[in-house]
Amino acid sequence: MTMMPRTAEYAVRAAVLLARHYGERRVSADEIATVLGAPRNYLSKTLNALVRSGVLTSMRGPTGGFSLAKTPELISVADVIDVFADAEPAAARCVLEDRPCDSLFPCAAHRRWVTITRIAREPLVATTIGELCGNHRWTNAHIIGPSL
Amino acid sequence: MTMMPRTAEYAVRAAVLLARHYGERRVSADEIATVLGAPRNYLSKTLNALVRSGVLTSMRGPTGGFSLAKTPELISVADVIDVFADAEPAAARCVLEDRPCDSLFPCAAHRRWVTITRIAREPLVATTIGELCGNHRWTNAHIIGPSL
DNA sequence: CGGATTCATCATACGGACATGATGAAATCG
DNA sequence: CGATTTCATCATGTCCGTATGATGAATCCG
Repeated sequence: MTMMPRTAEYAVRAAVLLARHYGERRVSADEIATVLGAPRNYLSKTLNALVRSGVLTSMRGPTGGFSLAKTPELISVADVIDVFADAEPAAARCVLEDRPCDSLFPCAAHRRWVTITRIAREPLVATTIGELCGNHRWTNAHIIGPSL
Repeated sequence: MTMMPRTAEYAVRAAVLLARHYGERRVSADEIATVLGAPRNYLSKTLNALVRSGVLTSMRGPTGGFSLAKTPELISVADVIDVFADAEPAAARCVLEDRPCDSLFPCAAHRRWVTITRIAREPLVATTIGELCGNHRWTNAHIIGPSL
C-alpha cells in the first residue's frame, strides 16, 4: 500500500525527463523506459494517457516520440498526477458517518478533514514540472549563464 | 487508483469515532463497522493492525471493544495512516534516473521532490485525531463550558 | 462451569494496479 | 512504394488491496 501510486510516479518522472529536452527533441517511449527503469509497454500506456489528457504530445515514426504539450513552467505536478490518481475521493465521504457529507452543511470533522487534504495537495499544485526539473536554461539561462 | 488507500481512510475514521468515546466506553468492531459503513471482518483486521502498532487497545468478551491507546490530542493523523501506507517510498528513488538517489548528494530534482512530499505530509503530522474529532470536551470543556 | 459476547485469525475469492508480449497503425526515409 | 521506426492497442497474466465467511481464543456473567 502506498500513498503515491507507481503509475503516477512514472508519469511525474517521465514529465521531468521530457522537460529536460523540451524545445530540443522528442524522446521515444523506449528511451524514457530505459532511463526510468520502467517496463516499456506499460510506460507506453501511461504516456498515452498523458497524451489523451493533453499533458503530452506524441508523434509516430522515426524522429517520433513524446514531448510536453506546453512549457514546463505551465505544467503542475498535480496536472500530471491527477491523470492517474483521484485527487480527493475521501473528501466526498463524511469522516464520521456512512453518508456523503453535505457539502453545504458539512460536519466539523469533515471541514477539518477537507482542509487537511487540501493543504496536503497544495504543494503538488504549486510546483511545476519546470521547477522540479532544475534545468532552468529556457527561463533562467540568463541568470545562471556563464557562471556555471 | 487513489491517493488515500481505503484501508487508511477506514483507520482514520475509526480513530475519530473512538475519539468521541474516549474515556467513556469501548466500542465494538461491529458498531464501528456499522457507523462507518465498512465491511465488518475486514475492518476487524484493520483495527487489529492498529492495536499491534500501539495506536489502539482492545479487549474481548462482553464490555469488550476498541479504544484509543492514549488521549486523542497525542495521536496524529500520520500515526494512523502510516500503519497502512508507506510514508514516502518515492523519496528513496531518484526522480530522474533509475537508481537510488544518493541521500548525501542528491540531484537537484530529487531535493525538490523530497521537499514537496515532506510539505504534503506535514498537515497529516501536525493534525491530531482530537482536532479532527471536533469534540473537545476532554481538553477544552472548561473553555467551551456553559457558553454553548 | 457453561453460555454469550467479542476480538483474533484463517481460508477463500474478486477486482484492479501493474506488467509482458504480440499485433496494428501512422510517420519517415530511401 | 516498401522498409523501418515508433506510437497505439489488445490479449493475457501476476500480485496485492479489498472483501467475505468460518473458526479459534479470550473475557464476562449467570
